Amino acid sequence: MQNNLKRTHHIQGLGLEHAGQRVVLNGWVNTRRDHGGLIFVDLRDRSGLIQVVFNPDISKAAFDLAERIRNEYVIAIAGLVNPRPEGTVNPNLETGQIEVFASELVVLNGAKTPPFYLDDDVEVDEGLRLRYRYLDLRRQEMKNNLLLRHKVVRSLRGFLDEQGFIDIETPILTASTPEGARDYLVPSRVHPGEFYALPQSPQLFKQILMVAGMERYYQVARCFRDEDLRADRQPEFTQLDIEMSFIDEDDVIGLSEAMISRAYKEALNLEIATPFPRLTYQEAMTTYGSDKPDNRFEMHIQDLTDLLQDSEFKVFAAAIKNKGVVRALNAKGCASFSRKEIDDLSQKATGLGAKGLAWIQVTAEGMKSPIIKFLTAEEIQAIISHLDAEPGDLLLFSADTEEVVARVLGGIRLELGQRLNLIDESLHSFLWVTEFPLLEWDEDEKRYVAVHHPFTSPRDPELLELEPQNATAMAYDLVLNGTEIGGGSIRIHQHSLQQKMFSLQGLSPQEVETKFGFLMEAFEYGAPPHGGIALGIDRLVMLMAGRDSIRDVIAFPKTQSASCPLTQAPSMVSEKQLQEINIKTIIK
RNA sequence: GGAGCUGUGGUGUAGUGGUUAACAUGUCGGCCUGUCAAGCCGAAGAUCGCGGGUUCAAGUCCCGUCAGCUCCGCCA
Repeated sequence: MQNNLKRTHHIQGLGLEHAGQRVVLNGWVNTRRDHGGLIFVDLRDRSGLIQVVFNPDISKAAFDLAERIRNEYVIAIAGLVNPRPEGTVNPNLETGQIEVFASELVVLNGAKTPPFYLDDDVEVDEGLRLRYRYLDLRRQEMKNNLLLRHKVVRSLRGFLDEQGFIDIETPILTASTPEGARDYLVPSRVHPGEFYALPQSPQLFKQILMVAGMERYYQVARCFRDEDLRADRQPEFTQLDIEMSFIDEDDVIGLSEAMISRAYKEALNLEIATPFPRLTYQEAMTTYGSDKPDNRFEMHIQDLTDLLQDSEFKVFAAAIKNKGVVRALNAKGCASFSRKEIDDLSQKATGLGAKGLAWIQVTAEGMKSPIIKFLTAEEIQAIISHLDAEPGDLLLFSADTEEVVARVLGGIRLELGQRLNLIDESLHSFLWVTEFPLLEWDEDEKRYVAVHHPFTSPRDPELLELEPQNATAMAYDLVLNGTEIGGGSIRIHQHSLQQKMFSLQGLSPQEVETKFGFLMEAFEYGAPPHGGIALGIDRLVMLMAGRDSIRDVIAFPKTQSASCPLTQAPSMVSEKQLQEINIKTIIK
């Protein structure tokens, strides 16, 4: 260091017990209050804030220099810790009992005035924050988010280490696979015209590691998917990737629960009760209209199909006749909704694919509804009793295919939950969704596609043979507050079953050989039964931090158009670079 | 690919088609020895994202475009 003011203490932890000690502190000028004859500087380092007093009676030189320092200057100070005079203690500051009387000051570096406030609650434009991310990250809130992330990952690693998992790295430059998301491609210089792909997940490698006899693997793995962004989706994101041999679903679920509750304890000092509730996919879709239910509030969807079997009301009758369902929500206390509020809900329903949204306002004077005249007294009575409807309630109906009804009422339910403030934001509500369907028919491509991924084991291989559309998977998703934060499965480890799955999904033996030949071959050399899970670290930490975007828990995230305002990535490269990798661009 | 919202001094906002674009904060200068979002006095700072159009007149209305955000599609 170019001066003799080598740091002796970090700010956090300084207190009355240090009174009388000489300390040397390094950090940034958080704020400066110049009283003319006396200057206060709140000095900030990573750990915290402390008040430094510049008094000409203590050091004229330091005082004179302090008149010229500005916010975000990097300084070193030396001085004695003093208890603050009576009446000047600042209870809002961890170090508010004390202050440092500066006898020496060295300016280590000046700083331009930051383009936005660093210590305010003011909502600054996010583009600006990302462009000056190094300033944004100086803000306490962002610093806390990154610290929390560190604590969570440290806890997860510690737990897995104790449980006998080993951390193994897998390639970032790998082969493109046919299924799944769009790949990020990397041209090969050595092999003109050929490309690596960045991994969408280490899925195949971790299965190969099981064949290799590693038994318990984990990795904090970066994953890449070239799809459009959302508040909870970035083109590169971090997964805690786990794979285990000789285990079943309950083993993976139990391990995950223990691991997560410990992370909450170690990072947030919160107790999370285990085991987490489990819902089958079928239950989740029927009750919540979602495969990632937010169970922080009730308002369950109720099925009325049986009650309305013989209804004369065309909308209901037609849906039931077409093997669809009629289901409803009871929006408690919403009978007072204005026509416009109900119209808004209808519009939302239409947007979700509904043909309309039927409703009944239950009032002390009776039912108000455009559909009431189509229903018999018995039907109305049955609906009322099934939905526990009381005066003041608003009943909302959807009649269509099971899929549409689930999506519509699931969406309306979430909308109402937010609008009516039914969600306790302090909760961390976990649940498992199990027994996912294995396959889904893709009408466009006229073939089955894997709901989870093509390596997921069916619960019942015989059913897969007979009725593939009804086969369920040994797959499980972990949901936190209505957000999917993880998912996994027991994998297929037999060559023949894997071959069967591929062929159901329309892959020819040649394609399987080209794309997954190495996996298929590995399965012929003693593959143990295995399975695992991947947790979305960004989403988990986001929810733990109470944020609503994963950008707030990623040091250098990308914007919605997948660019980085700090580095300007992506950017043009030189003609020479392109030539070396045999690439010619066709734009511009 | 589509829908919506936003864009005004450095920052956050206000701004009926009509005078010199307002307020707060920050910045700069002056005063000030107990403040902690210090205070008081003063000053500078905006061609209202960009390009067209309508109009006697556009920050305001229309069209396009760019950027940011939210959502749908997409994300095995």
